[in-house]
Amino acid sequence: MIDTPTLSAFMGVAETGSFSAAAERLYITQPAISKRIALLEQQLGARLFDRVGRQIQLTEAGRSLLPRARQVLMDVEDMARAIHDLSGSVTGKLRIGTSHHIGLHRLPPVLRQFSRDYPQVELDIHFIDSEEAWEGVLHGELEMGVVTLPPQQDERLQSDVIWRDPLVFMCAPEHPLAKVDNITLETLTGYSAILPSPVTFTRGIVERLFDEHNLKLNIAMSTNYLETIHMMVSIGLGWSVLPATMVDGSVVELAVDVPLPERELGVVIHPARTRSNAARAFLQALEASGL
Amino acid sequence: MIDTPTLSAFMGVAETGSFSAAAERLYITQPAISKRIALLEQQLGARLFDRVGRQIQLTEAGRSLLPRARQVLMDVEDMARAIHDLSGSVTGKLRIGTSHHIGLHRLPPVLRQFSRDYPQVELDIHFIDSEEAWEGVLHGELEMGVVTLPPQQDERLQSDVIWRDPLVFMCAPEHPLAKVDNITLETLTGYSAILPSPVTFTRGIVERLFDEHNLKLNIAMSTNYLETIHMMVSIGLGWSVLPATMVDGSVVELAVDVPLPERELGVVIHPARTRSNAARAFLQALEASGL
DNA sequence: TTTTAAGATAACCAATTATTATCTCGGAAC
DNA sequence: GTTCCGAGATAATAATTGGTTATCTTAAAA
Repeated sequence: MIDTPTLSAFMGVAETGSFSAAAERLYITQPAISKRIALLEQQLGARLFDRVGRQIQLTEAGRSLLPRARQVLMDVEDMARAIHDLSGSVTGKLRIGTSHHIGLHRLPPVLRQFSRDYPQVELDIHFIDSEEAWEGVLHGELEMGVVTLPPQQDERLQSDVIWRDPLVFMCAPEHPLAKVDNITLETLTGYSAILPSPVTFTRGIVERLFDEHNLKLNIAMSTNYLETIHMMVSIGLGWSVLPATMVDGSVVELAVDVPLPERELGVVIHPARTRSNAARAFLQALEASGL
Repeated sequence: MIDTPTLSAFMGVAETGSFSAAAERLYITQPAISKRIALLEQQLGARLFDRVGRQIQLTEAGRSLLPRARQVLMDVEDMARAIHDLSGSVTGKLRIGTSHHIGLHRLPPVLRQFSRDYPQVELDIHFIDSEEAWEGVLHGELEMGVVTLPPQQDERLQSDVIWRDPLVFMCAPEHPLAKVDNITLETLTGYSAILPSPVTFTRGIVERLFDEHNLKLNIAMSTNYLETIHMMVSIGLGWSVLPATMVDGSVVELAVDVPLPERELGVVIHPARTRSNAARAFLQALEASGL
């Protein structure tokens, strides 16, 4: 295979019109040039220069090689520069996995800012549950996950807390519980609960809380889409535990005598993978939004 | 300056997805690949592969290097061939992809003539299916493909019809269908068919025909080697659709009341690449044979 | 003719590149 | 969990390539 130093040598000779001058230009000796040209002529099976007396001239083959060689060398240089320049530019595709809830309530300002700052980045957002996001990041299908962080984390991945998400007990204003002051966990077991599905971390938090008090939850139904739960709570189908940010006119917070732990929302990345510039920029945007 | 063996190593790793596999492909050892990649990463100032666990993945930089590297290598090859062929001599290696059927029934006279006229050309004929041939020509592994042309063709490649290949329904002389006059498509659905595998264009032609009449084929087996189908038909295992040229003493053509479309057999080349003298000569031989 | 300068050639040396052998570590199997 | 296996990294060594010095050849200039 013809390699680039050989092409450089050829270019040098062709442009200076002399082996010695080319040698000087390339900071090597004249015999080295001679050898390279001889090699190239052998590889191509064609004479490239006519050595007439003490001057040389390109042959037909040499003339037709010249622009091609120049092009190849330029392409190689461009290539190196392009990759080098990648280090500064924020472009390409950024594949993120997130939950519906975060996508709906936390990400919009970040996304708005980010896509304004870096319009070149193609955002590819997948709405999936935390488990899937975790797997996706682990296997490299997703560059990052923006999800509810589990209490104890997988060693193989790196996660950072971006938002704290206080949880509260809530029900509809017309629900019987809404009239009760100083509710205990035991009181709650008397009413149907609507909770996220068992695989979610939020569900785990609630279950652990009741387990610690040796109480059994009375679960009416579960789904892992918090918006749906909120809707069902608001029409009075039961009580639930949801992020405090979801308390609005249609649901009321319950004054339960036991504090609920907070959920942590954050970002998951693979520590061993090199992050794209887009990912780095997005991480910064996230950090900024969390403050 | 980045040189070509280094780019080859990178391409090998990127395409095989493994350092060891690339080493095997390039006939060098795995540490040599490791070193070349390490060197390239250092020269470019960017990590090209993420080594995570026992699998590797292209980074963003690697992804953007890949097409450029491929282009450079192809240009270098083209360059060498172009200069080499300037001499007008028809020599070197000619890599062709073709199907078993064409290789067996259409190419022999062309090949006989060609290798007598240009004994210096080393013919490297690969028997593969049309899909593979298409890919091979696209990626530059094959200089041309001599294959069944698809109904609608890839824009990136150029193809020319060399032979028209009328298809006919056929079965063994002792098969029940052989005694029937004026067969309808519906009659055929009552007997087992032996057809090329679903990916082939010929299969597509037959399936479309039956679909248009809302009939369901009764397929006994499929293989994409037409000789095998012919053999199975000749021993009475079912009817089939094969090139008319394959009708001989052991099978008879069926008088079906619906005409079959023709297949087009021809040559596929890459329009952007310079053809070697050998390729040009072979194309001429093909054109001559088609008349 | 003699001189000069440019490229070719040969012998030798240095630097690069590949190889063998070994190590490390993650994933799969038990 | 523990062991085993396979893929890539690393280190030491061997081979090859490419470069240098010295010298030769030859055509043009003096």
